Amino acid sequence: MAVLSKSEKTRSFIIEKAAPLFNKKGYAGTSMNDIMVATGLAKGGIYGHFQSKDEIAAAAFEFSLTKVRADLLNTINKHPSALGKLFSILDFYKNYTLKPPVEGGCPILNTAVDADDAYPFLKRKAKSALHDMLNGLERIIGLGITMKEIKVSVNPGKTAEMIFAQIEGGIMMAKVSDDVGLLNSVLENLRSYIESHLKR
Amino acid sequence: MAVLSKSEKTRSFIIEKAAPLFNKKGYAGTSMNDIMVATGLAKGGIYGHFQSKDEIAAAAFEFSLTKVRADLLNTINKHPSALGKLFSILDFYKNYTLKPPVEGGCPILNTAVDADDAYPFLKRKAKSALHDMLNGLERIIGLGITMKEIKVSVNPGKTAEMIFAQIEGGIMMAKVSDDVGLLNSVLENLRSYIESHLKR
DNA sequence: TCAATAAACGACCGATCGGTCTATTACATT
DNA sequence: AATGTAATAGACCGATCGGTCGTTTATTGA
Repeated sequence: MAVLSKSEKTRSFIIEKAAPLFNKKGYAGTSMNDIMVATGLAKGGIYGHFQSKDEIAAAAFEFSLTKVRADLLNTINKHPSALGKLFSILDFYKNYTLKPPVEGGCPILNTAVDADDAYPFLKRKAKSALHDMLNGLERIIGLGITMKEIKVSVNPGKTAEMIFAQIEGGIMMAKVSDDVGLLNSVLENLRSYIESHLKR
Repeated sequence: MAVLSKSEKTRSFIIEKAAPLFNKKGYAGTSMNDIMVATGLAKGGIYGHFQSKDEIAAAAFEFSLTKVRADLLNTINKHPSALGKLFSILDFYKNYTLKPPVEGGCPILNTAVDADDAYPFLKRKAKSALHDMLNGLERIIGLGITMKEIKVSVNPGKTAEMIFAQIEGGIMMAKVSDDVGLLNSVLENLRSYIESHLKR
């Protein structure tokens, strides 16, 4: 068990409270006052742990990303087979918008859209997170081919892009429509696609 | 030719200049000063045509949407067959992030993500635009079934959702990565999916 | 040409923005 | 319990926020 100093605990606490704010309202839409209210701390108590709003936003994104990834990996790792892993990913995102690991939805999607024309330091992080995600998916599909679960004719990279694009698009549609059915329907479609076109 | 009063012309001019700002930087990230600079007008000159920033943002979204839709419909309408229409949609989005009809990318995607947790009046518009889009796609696929170009086993609604989710996810990935190849690769994949699984 | 009207300017408003700094409080160590 | 240090409070800063309004400048019609 890591022993955290009071300062480290407070810092983590601030990040934890700020993360859903940035994920919901974006960088420009989240004010220091919002963070003060969410944490119950005064300005000095926050700026004692961070140099700037940028630093908080960056840490908040990392926090959100880590949380989502941990939950996702936890699900994936329960399944040894590649197809099992793929289906567990679809399961993970089922009803995602109703109770996401971090309020506001997918931090990659949100940050990508929020930051890509205005906040390079966040855009870089979102880009890197996206590519980690795509690489992870690609490796699972590659594993499936190696393990003879998936057809050799399948292109792991392109298929990973296809799957992730569809999931993120589904999340966006479900959120803006307040209709998780739009996401679930996309996931169902993906499931049968995997079943009938990837599976060997 | 519609005769526009000076006032109407100025109003349109402001919307036209504000649209790419909101599409790139979002609602909170776009200030009245940004709009003043972009239009060359002073504050009073702008507020003479709009009651509030909200009203400008709403008009800007409508403008962006209309522009994208007009370009898209123009492309679609050149093709009488359903499959021709579908392929022309993929063509339309090819290299989309390099030169979108309105700077900043897809207004539906951007507004959906920007507005869904904070600006209900924009969220409603994005939701409605999304459903128009999905309905349009669905009708094209339905037409393809009627015209015996597309398999009767295809579900038009679900397929429309699948296609649009993939396109929007592809746009997000391409933008945040500064790599239009990510979008094009998704579109290529969609093309061969249509070719081999929708086509009768 | 000149008055009537429409449009645009820009100083100004109170509120809020991100950020600083000193005084105070809480905590740890002996 | 006393003392040194770490952490927090909150008043304050200049800049910027969205928005107002009296004044000035263009435009229009007679």
